[in-house]
Amino acid sequence: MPEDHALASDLKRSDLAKLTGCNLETIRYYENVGLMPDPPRTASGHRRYGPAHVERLHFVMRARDLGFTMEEIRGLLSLVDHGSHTCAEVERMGRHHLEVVRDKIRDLQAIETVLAQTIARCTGSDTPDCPLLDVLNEGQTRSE
Amino acid sequence: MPEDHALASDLKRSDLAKLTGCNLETIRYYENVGLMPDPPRTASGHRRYGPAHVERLHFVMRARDLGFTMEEIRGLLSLVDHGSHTCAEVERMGRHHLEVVRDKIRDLQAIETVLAQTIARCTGSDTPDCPLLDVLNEGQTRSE
DNA sequence: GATAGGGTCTGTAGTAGCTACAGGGTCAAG
DNA sequence: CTTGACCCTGTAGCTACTACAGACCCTATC
Repeated sequence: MPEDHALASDLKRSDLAKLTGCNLETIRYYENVGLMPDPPRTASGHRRYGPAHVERLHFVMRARDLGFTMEEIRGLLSLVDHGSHTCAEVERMGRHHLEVVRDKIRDLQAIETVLAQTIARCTGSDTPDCPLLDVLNEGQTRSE
Repeated sequence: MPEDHALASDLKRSDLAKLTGCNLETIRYYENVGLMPDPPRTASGHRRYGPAHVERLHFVMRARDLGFTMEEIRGLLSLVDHGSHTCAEVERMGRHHLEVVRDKIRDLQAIETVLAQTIARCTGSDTPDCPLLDVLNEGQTRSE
C-alpha cells in the first residue's frame, strides 16, 4: 500500500502535477522544451520523478509566475546547473527582466489612460454617437 | 501616370500598407479572419482598395493599439456595421476591456514589486548566493 | 514582341506557452 | 482475468501575427 506520496519520491507524472499544481500536459511540454530533465522511466516507459524534479518544477513555475520567458528560464537554469554562477550574473538577468516588465506596465498604463479618459466622455445613451468610436475612427495609430 | 496616391483610391495592397503603416501580410491576415472585408479584385485577381478600406484598417489598428483582442474588435465592427449601435453598448465593451487592462497592470505590478525588492537585496558579488535564486527556489507558486 | 525585374497571388510554417485530444499500451483492484 | 483508470506518443488547437516558397502577373525597356 504505497500511501507515502508525501515523500515526493517515485512519483508518477500525475503525482508531480498534483504536488506542484502544474498542469499534467505542461510537465511533458517542459520536458520537451528542455526546462525539465528527462526523468528515469520504468521498464514499460512510465516516467518516475523524485524530489529533485519537484524542486525543479517549482523553480520553473515561480520563474513563470514572475513573467520570465522560457528563454530566460533556460538561461537561469543553465547558470544554476553549471554550478559556477555568481549573484552578479543572476542579478543582471533579473534587472533586465525588470526593465521589460516596467516597459509593459508603461504601455498598459498609456492604454488605460486613453481608454479611461475616452469612456469618461461617453453618455451611455441610446444614440449612435460615441467618443470611443470617434477615437477609433479618427485617433492616431501608434505607427503614425 | 497615376501619381495621385493621396486620393487613397484604387490602391494595391502594398499602397494600403504604406499608407497605414500596417504590415503587408497582416492586411491579408485581417481579411482572412474577417476584420477587413474582401476587397474587389482586378481581372487577374489582384486586390484593389479604396478610402473605405483605409478607414477600416485604421480603425482596426487603433483598436489593436488600445489592446482590444480580435474578438472584441470583431464585436465593435459588427456593432458599427450593423448601424444600429448605441453609445451605451460601445461604452459597455470599452469598460469591460478597461477592466482587463487594469487587471493586467495589477498582475505586472505585483511581479515588479517582488522583482524589485528581491534584486535590491542582491550583492552583485561573485558568490553563488543570490536572493533572486532563493526566491525562485523557495518562494511560493501562484497556484499554491 | 521578348524579356527582366519587380509586385502579387496562394497556402503553409513558424513564433510563445501552453492545453487538449485520439488511439494505443499498461497497471492494479476485484 | 477483466475492467477501468491511468500513462504513453504525436499532433492540432489557441492568439496575433510574420515570413517564406513557388507560381503568376504587370510594366518598362530594348
